[in-house]
Amino acid sequence: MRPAALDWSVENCTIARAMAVLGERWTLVVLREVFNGVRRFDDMRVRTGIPRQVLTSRLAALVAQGVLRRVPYQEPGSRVRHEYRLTDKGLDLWPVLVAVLGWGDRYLADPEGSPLSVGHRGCDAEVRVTLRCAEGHEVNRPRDVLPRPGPGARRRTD
Amino acid sequence: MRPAALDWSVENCTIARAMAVLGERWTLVVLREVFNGVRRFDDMRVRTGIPRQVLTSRLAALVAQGVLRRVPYQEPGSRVRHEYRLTDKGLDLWPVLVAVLGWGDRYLADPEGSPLSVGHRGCDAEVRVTLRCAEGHEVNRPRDVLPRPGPGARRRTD
DNA sequence: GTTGCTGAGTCTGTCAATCAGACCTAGCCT
DNA sequence: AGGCTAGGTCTGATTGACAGACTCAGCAAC
Repeated sequence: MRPAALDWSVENCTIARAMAVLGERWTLVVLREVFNGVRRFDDMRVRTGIPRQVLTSRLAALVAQGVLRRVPYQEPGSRVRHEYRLTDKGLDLWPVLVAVLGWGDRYLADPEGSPLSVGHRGCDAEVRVTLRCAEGHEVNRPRDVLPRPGPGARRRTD
Repeated sequence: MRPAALDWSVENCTIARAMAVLGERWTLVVLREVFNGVRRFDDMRVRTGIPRQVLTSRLAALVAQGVLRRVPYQEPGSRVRHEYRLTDKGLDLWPVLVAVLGWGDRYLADPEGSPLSVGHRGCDAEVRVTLRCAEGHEVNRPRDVLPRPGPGARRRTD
């Protein structure tokens, strides 16, 4: 029983391309910090425990990718420094982060529960990731999710 | 202006724990394959281009984490071999994968679009990740998503 | 002028992981 | 016996992560 997917190329796969940006232990941890309002180098470093060199390298990569931008700030009595803020491209990673949080909460949390919650501005209710289809149905079971070739799909040539 | 998050520990953070499992370039690519029905070692290897040793190591880690399980199969004329199937824990990573796909499609796809689409069983409409709150509102803007300490949150001690 | 401070890096040496390429194993077949 | 093939393992080179130390550059105070 040969899976249909084998006939299709993964050369232009956007998951693989996204994971080339995100697929590393610390990147989403850095983004968690920025989403939480922690935007300065040393605050991030102390909070996350990431070695300086790795943090420098990650931040530079995220800036180069257009996920973060550097914004000058100056405390009284200090020189100009830079903090890191999300671009629109970066902000659009919220669903990824909430999805990872949901999975982590379900399978990896301590008995007292998650240390991080995400609320909805205005009503304050807990925000979660859901899967919905264009017809408006809520998709609750993984078995109702069916992968298929998309508009950019190409046949395999190897 | 000091972010409130600085007062809270990240020691038991479930995002960081999830990324300790997932936060590596190839893991989600492997999961993409399994979600697409490609479950055998050599098929995955050829499709993804992952070196054998890395693929072996990744698969073993995912089995150890309870995300995948090894299931024996036997083609006529061959010995028993194993393929890799998702556990419930693994199936629950669909929202993560669809979220990553959505971001990748938006920012990293070629002009002709995504090579992978996700349909809803029954109605066939495109499936997407959305953010919803417990009150039933759809949360469309990143600015309406507010992080806050969760039930397991602990004060910082350092 | 000097000295001290501190956030944000850079440097060095060690260790670990990735990678390419080659080799090995184990049931099946002839 | 040899051949096949899926699923590994091995070796050596390369690259990245990491710990710890060091550097730099504006500000302040003296």
